[in-house]
Amino acid sequence: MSQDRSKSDGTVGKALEILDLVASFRRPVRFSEVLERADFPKATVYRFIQTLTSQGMLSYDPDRQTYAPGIRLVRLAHAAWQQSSLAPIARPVIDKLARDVGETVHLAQLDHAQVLYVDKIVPGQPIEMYSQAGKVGPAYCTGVGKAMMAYLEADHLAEVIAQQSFHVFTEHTLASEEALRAELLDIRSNGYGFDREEHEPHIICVALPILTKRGRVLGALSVTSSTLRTNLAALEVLVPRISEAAAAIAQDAESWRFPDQPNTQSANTAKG
Amino acid sequence: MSQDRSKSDGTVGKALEILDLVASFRRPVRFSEVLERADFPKATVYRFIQTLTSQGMLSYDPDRQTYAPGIRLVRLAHAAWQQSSLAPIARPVIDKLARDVGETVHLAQLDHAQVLYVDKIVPGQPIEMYSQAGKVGPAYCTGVGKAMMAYLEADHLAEVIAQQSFHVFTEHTLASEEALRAELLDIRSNGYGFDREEHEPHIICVALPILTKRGRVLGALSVTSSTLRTNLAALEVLVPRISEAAAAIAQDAESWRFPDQPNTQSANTAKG
DNA sequence: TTCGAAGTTCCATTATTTGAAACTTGGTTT
DNA sequence: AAACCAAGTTTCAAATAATGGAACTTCGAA
Repeated sequence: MSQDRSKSDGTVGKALEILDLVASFRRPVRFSEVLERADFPKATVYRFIQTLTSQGMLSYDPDRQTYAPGIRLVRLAHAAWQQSSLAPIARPVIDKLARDVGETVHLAQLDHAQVLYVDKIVPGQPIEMYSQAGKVGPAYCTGVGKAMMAYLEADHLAEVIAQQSFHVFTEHTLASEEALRAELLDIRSNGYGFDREEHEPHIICVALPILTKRGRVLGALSVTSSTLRTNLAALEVLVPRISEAAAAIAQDAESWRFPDQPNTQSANTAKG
Repeated sequence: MSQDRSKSDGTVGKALEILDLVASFRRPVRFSEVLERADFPKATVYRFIQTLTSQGMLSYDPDRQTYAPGIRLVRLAHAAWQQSSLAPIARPVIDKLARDVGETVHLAQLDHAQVLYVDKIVPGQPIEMYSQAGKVGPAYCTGVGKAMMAYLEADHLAEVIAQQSFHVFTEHTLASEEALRAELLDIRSNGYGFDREEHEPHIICVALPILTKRGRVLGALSVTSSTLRTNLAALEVLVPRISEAAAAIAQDAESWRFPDQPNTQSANTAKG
């Protein structure tokens, strides 16, 4: 599990597996710690780490002899975020939505079987992106995750479901594929879904998918709150407004074309 | 030029070269466009793009048949940004500095031969990270770039200089290695450097390196303004305050240990 | 000085990548 | 509607690069 990604992607897949592994520690790590967790022999792990470091995908701290994800990733993510036809376009829409409803708004996409938050707006709070965007969460027990899954085509959904852990976080967590599939049908028929404290106690949300005209899932939008302050019925009232925002984002995302910048050189390493 | 990175890094290096290439277009691209620019034969480029896409390092838009940097990068960059011992630690310091001096503050690191901005604070403006952090610029004609280069050890400096383009942006741009080296000596003896409209007209800045106790370059800090509003002498007055901030960041970065989180599972693909 | 753990290198074997060419697909012209 | 063309995809033997067991080097601790 979690090997699935690299199974058939040769050397590159294996190298990226090591990269993910380093990132998964959430702190700088020594070579031996990586080795311990990796499925490859010493020399192989060593060579991958060397390569990744020389490539700037990992950074090495010589004082502490530790590796961490490298800053080249920050540059690449900048490109990813800007070019993802969702996040930059959605920004003004969700900003308005957050101010409008006075609650936290999340924008998420599916990264394989996980929910990846690509933007988050807390009304009245300055935006702190890197500390928020990039976070991942489980798909089967979050509003955005379920909203997206509800609109996937059968075989893609099967893949995603197969990778869910169904770890029980709270007494409301959907703990089985059957429970989840039933919920997804429900969401699909309503057009929106809830998180009923399934991931964290007191945290509830309404979530809607962002769909293209053809029905492809682009992402999901949610309004999050707490049972200490409000309830599901009150959140449900916001659905039309969220739906409008989701439609606006989908519309913009689909019609968006990158301004045909004459070209592109100089974005890479200095050219000459 | 720009090949240097992958020269000896085998398959993984080549794949990452393709990834960089796609990112360098700054817009979603078709396979044929990538092929045109790549140094590899059709089948090879094709296979790399397939692999990268299946890995989530690239995303594919089936409607438009285009590739763009994938969201997996956003997740990885999140880890990179949080773990880089600089950016998250520096945030409160530069935030205070920006408010204190009332001008824009940049925090940058070296990504190979380029300057990579990892944070930016504009006083009185909400923070919009992904749209700012991740941007790259030339090292030889920016304040932060020169400040960092001034403190590199000889051979590393030689490598970095060899990759500068010395493109002339303005009439003040340092256009040769000699001019640059002279300037670097100057900066090193002063402890700080300027950008004298070398990159963009009217844009000036003072920049200081962020150094470990042992003298290793962690990054650089700059206060940027415009000749329409102020001048170099006025910026120079801020040096002590910037210096203090740089010292504080270096101090925090060096003493910082990741809170020994018991462990780390579940950061990767769902664990089960 | 000895010991052991962590990190690094070696190199014959093995598996993967390579890329020219052939093929398929989908759209456009005659 | 047939022929054409460009873009994308697959194939397969040869060439190349990855593999990993084992030996070697550091470096800090006993």
